[in-house]
Amino acid sequence: MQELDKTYNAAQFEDAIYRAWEASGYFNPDKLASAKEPFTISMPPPNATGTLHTGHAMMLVLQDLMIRFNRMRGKKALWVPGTDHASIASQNKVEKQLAKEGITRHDMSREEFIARIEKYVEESRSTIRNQIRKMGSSCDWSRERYTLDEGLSHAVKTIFIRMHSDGLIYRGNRIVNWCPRCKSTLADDEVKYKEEQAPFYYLKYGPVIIGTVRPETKFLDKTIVVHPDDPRYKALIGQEFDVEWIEGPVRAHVIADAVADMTFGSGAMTITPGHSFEDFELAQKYHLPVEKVIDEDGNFTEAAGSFVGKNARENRAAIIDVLRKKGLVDRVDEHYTHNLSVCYRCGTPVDPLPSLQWFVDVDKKIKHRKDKSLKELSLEAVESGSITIIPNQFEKRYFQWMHNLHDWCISRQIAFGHRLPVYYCEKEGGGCGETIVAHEPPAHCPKCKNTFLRHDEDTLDTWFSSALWTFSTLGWPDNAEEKHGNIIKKGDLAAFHPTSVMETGYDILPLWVARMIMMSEYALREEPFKTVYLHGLVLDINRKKMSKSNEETLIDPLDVIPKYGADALRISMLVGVTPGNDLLLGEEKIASYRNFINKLWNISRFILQFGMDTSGVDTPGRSDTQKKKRDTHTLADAWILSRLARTIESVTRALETFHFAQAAEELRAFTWDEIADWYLEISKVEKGKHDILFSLLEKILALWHPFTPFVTEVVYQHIRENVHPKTKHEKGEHPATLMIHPWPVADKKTINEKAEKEFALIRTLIQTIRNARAEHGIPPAQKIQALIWSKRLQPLIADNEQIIKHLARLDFLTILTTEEKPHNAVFLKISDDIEAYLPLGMRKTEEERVKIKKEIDTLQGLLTPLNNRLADQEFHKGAPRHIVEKETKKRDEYIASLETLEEQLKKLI
RNA sequence: GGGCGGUUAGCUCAGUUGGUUAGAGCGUCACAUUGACAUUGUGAAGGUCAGAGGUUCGACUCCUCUACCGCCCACCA
Repeated sequence: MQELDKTYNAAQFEDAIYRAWEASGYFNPDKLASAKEPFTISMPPPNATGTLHTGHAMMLVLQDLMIRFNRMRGKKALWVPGTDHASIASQNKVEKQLAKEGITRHDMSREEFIARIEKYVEESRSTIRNQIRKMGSSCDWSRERYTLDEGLSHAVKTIFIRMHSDGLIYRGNRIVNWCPRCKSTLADDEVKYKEEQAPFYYLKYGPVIIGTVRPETKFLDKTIVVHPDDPRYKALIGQEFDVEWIEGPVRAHVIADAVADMTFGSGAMTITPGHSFEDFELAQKYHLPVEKVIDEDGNFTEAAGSFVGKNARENRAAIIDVLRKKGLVDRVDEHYTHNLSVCYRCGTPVDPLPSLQWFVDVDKKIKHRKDKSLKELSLEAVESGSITIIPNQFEKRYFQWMHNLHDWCISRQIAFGHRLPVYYCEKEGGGCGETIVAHEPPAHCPKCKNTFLRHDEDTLDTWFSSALWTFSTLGWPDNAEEKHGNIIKKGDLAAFHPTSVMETGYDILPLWVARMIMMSEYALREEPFKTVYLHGLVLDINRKKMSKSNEETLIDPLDVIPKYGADALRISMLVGVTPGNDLLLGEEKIASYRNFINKLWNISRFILQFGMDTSGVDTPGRSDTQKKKRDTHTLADAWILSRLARTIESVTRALETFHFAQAAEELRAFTWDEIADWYLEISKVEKGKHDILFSLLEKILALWHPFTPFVTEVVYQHIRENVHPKTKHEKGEHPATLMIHPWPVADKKTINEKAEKEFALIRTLIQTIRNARAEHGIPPAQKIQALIWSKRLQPLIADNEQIIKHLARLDFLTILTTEEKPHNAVFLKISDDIEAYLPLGMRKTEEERVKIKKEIDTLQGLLTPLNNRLADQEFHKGAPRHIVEKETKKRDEYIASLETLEEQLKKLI
């Protein structure tokens, strides 16, 4: 039999173990023959841009934990992996590459550019696949998807066409957030705000003074808005007059609306419908024309007269110069701070401008959904409890976000992505102006038969395709058809949708999670998942978001795994982490869990050494009759089996209820503090525990497997190879991989409260003696004597004498049978019925006295308030009986202890 | 401006419906090389649970206010 190395070397095993898992086929639930109930997770597809970071590692760990746990519990566990084409992000990366080569995308055709991006994305995808494997992720690679693959593209077109025909997708002229660098629209939540200090100009506009940071947008302002109740301007309302302005006089008129804030600036403002969201809404309300002053490149249009073609932002000062020369600048506040809108990708200031774009209408009533809108359906899914969000404070955030939701602008002026399935029969080409929405390019216009049709150049917002992720990956739309007003699912879609859990970062709750809910409610009339579990961000030890710019605190999973092992990284992302809270990750933490992995390894090694014993005293492979010879369990056996049952119960419950950190912590405590520190030590003196040890090992390997799949599998395979007789494999008792080993079930019969209490006494006794030894400076190698007194528990002490002697390092242990207690000994109060005496000589008498006095003081300090409480009639009236009894009992114990201590103090004099 | 959350040991965090002397990991200190493990063992020190008030027989836990910190949303011409 091969021996295990002294320390666990993760790098030596991990890749081979993963290959074996993959080869076993059990990542695919179709192979889990006996499993019935599904458990599904759609992996949030990482952007196909480069490499995985700690945030990805976090999601992989949590999801794999759930998947492995549920697979071992006999569920049909499916984890669908995939990647997202991430249109803007991918295009930006490639544009940066091009810039290095000194070219831009305009130096090549659209097709060439896309081919270039596809090449980049394909490389990234293969890198990412490998990295997902490195983490030990047990996802079903046979079902891997990509947002741009054929099936998903088909799903995207299908839902676009259906939503369009239901009137949920429309084309409209709206103000959009425009990034002049990305040359694309941005969704509301793709716009970020940055505080900026900029001059605030007060300009004379006819009879009023208006304020602005952006004078370059003001060329066409011709409407003054004042508050209807503002006494300063009442007389002006409704009037029209000529105003001297940037490019000569303009015809202005005055309207009254409550949006004007009387307390801000002069209380009067002009509006710029083409370049401000609020002004656009006002313009709609009063039917004012919307004109464009700044174009898609950030340059002035012809509306800016002599400034045409110049960059708007750069010419702000020039415009102010013009106004100043005309004496129209009243004053300038140089220290004005405001929030500048910038593109979330590139940081370029965003220009709001009017544009013809495609939108999803979130308020339109849907006939086949009982006249409810996407917004209403999405709110209902969470309100009704069909979807639970963990932690639940995020439900409030979800509601808030949903209530404020505006129509979703889904068209992007990006080359890379899902092209809109929209064709125009353009008048310029001799057509009729018809807009055709169809799967395939139509041969001719259905209306005028014109054959010259233009395919819309735009692509869809990348979140549009990922919003379909849970069901498009399972074969929608082919796997669903509508019959008599109901959706009939088949295949994977029927077997695995709605998915069980959506596990993702809280930062994309609105961007992604909310949109998946909308789309699934629309397409399948059901929720996409039952539970949303949100993890936090991974921060470095200085609470900064991990990024390549902070080299020294950056944790790269791919550096950490070869060094500490994937298992160590996995637990350090689980322990001490609660949903919705950010995780602070430093290398130290990972190292400490590497130590734990090694501990688990050595526990296994210790237990398995008996299996290698050629005399075969108690190897698990021995016959049943031989095993029966040792059937009298000691207190320690009863205790550890009781603790095992309880641990199985509570770890299982914790995992079921998403308390992952708690589950890991309890398991760690049981493994290290109870098995390793106590039971293994005891097994060195109480012989013949091999069966129990071995069965304990098998149980904890299984329990640990979802957390630390690699090390547990290595040990399991070792056992399978070397310990189990081959016949058992054939009977299927020991599956080929721990991955499909049944999850341990607690044997309730072994729960033994009495044993736990009694063992706790033995443990306290040993610890108290150890403590006293340390206080008296007795080196561990030196054995000492102890006298133990007890009135009722003498048999308990006697039964466990060997353990006590060994663990407390005693050479003599005397059990006192009389009331006669020794003088001149260190006194230790263990419990109300156990006392220990260590004859360590009289050197420390004074110290002993001080120590006992301190104990007396502590007890007195506890006793006084307790006595007061028990004397209070209100307490007896108000508190439940068991509390009163408990407190009374506690007081009696304190008093008894005090008496003993005082008696002991007298003896020292 | 609107909303959400946090403040518990040196650090990072648990603390389940109010009920033993408030816990863990890491770190710190002392001792130890005993054949599973120094990636270790044993032991110790360390907290007026942010502050004030209230409810209660009893508050880390429930309520109010204050202070500080963080986040989300909206965004002012």
